[in-house]
Amino acid sequence: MAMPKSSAPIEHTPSPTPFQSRVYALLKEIPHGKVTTYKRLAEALGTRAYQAVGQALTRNPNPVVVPCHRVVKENGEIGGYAYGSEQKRRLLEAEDVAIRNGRIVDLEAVLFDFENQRA
DNA sequence: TATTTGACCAAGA
DNA sequence: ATCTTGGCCAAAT
Repeated sequence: MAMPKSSAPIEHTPSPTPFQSRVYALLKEIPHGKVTTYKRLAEALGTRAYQAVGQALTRNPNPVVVPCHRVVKENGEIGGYAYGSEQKRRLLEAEDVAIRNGRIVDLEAVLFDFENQRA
């Protein structure tokens, strides 16, 4: 059968790239009430591609199982979110992460340490 | 293959 | 404090 040459392809679920898989895997390690930053997450993966981390999350963050809302900016601001930064703020507050004026009050206190797997 | 695009970052004006 | 600029690097175009 001759396929029409510019048939609109069926939306395949894009399979994650290795980089994306690593981002998600690491993110799943972060416990309730703790956060990390785009930069730290990137560096934990051995790269300085901070922005690429954000892009990886924009793309199908495996909903629910991957806690995308626990990734914030290095300066304590909340950062973006696929469902709106408001939603992100709510999720964080629901985990008792104090936020005031769009910023995490004490970032140090809630940062997850990838090295020691501890807070 | 080349260019553009980011849920970012840090330093400067 | 805000704004701009240059830099970073994986993915998308």
